[in-house]
Amino acid sequence: MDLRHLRYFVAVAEEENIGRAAARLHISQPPLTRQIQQLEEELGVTLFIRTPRGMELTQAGELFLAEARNIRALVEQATERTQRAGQGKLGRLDVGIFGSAILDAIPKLLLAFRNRYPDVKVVLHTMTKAEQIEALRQRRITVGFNRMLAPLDDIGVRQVSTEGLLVAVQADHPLAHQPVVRFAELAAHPMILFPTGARPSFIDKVIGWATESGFQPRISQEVGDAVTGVALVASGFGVCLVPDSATTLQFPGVVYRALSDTPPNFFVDLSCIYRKDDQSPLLAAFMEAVDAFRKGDRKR
Amino acid sequence: MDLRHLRYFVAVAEEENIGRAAARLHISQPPLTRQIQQLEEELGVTLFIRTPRGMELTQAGELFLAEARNIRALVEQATERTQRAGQGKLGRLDVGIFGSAILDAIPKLLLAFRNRYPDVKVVLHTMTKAEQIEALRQRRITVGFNRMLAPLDDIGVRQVSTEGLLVAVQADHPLAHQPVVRFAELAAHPMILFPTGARPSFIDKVIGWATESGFQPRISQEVGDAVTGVALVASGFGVCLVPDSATTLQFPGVVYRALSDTPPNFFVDLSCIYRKDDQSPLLAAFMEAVDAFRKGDRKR
DNA sequence: CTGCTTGATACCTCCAGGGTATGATCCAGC
DNA sequence: GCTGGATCATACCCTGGAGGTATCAAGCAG
Repeated sequence: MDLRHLRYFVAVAEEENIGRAAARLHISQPPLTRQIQQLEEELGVTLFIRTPRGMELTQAGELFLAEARNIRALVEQATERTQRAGQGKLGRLDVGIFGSAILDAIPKLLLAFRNRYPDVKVVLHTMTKAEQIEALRQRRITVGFNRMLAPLDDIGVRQVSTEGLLVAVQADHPLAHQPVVRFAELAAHPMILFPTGARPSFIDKVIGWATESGFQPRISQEVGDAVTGVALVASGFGVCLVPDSATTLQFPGVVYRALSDTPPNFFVDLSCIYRKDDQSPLLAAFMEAVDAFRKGDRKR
Repeated sequence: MDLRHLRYFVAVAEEENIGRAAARLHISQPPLTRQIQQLEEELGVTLFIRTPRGMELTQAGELFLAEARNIRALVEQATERTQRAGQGKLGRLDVGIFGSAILDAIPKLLLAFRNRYPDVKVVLHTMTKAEQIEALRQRRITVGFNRMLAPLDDIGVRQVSTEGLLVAVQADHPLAHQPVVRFAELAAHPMILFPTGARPSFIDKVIGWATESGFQPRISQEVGDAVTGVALVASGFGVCLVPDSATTLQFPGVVYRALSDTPPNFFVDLSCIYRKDDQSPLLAAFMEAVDAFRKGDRKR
């Protein structure tokens, strides 16, 4: 049995007349007669009662008509859904993010993407940089977001956004009384650094900037992410360099101050990583969204 | 697209290897490669990633696999159900019955039929003889049950059972004191006759028997069916000739008495009618059940 | 009885599905 | 580093079956 048989059968059942059905199917009458006979023979069931006025469905034929219509609709639906999946418009996208990534760019980006691809289910997984690479290789995620990413043999990197840096200080801290803080002034105060875990990371960047500015930072505490860092600032552990977007964290007793006299490259990138050999249309669609977002972000 | 494509696709997806899939399908590898390519081209979607180790499903392929399996299962189910319908094992059987037909034979017969064909939905419609014939012609019912049926050009008759007759009398009626009543004795008592409606009917049969026995029955009342007749007996309207099976109606104040000295052919038939040109397997199955029932009934 | 409708049959043609042989590529193992 | 054995892809041939035309058979209306 073939989908052709179903198509022909439905046509004959609807027209109740082989000749008209054949015309509708753009074939001649005899082959259609044969196909219906074949179908009946294969099923071993009489589907039509032949009358001098046309073809009339038997009870079994009625049932088969309902089934055939259903199957044909499902086939159509299957092709349509598969095509949409093939264009990256339908499916599931697993995304690796890091602890405090939810602060700025990523929610906006994901929102824009979900707007454009409403039928793609985006699933977020919080994981470290190393876990993300592992998960990418095992195909548990399709893209990962992180900072300080370098391309690998099998892993590509695409920059998403760039952020400037601020210093978070306690509201009654001496530095809080200045509208702008010179970077070198930070040498005098204990600093909270993040993230813990795989190096090199943001920590090394901060140490590098300090060295360039001629001082050795006094490290008061290493913490997992920016959120924890700002929380410790509130508790008086010290000051903490954070990306611009951290200002969305309004901790009581914490203020953010801009920096002057900063070293070159005094900013952090947010990038996303993906498997270089991943040809999936979903990834392509997502990367397109990333690029569109970055352009919009730059202009802003 | 063809069901063949789906079959091939599922095989390749499951084996993750064209060669093995081809072997499983009992074809050689190149045509299978071609069919998969055709399918991908027709859908416009890459379903597999070709690797040196075999075929790996894309995300769209995964989705299509689920759809394809579903469709294939439905096709199988459709053929199976249609075949069962073609054998009269699945479907709907509309049956016309008359008012008091539910007394004896019909429930037993329907029970036996539903036992043997559990997936046939039997729908009962109460209608008169004339309505049944009309409904048969309009295909609203497939069989009808009634008494005193004669075959027509397009309507066939099959006898279901034969019943003897009893007389229903009030418990304090003179005749109630005898164990057996002679038929001619009924001449002295007003009689309740049924059914009203199209003639000839049971009424004419009773009048015929009375004539043969040499008396003219005194008709006290004509009613619609045996149940009403027995109810009127309880109220003292007279006596009423009823089929054996009416004894299942245990009215307070009504007793049933056997008859002696009865005329020949002193019994009533229950028959069923059907369209002579109805080739439906359901009718055939039902008629088989009727014949089986009649045999069992005779032996009893 | 005849003409018009219906579906069924006979026979032909041609394309597409299946076969064999072979190529291109990649990886494992010596 | 090369070779053998996997993988899938390509080239080409052959045959069955889907579709075509012509015609038949049967029932019904006029």
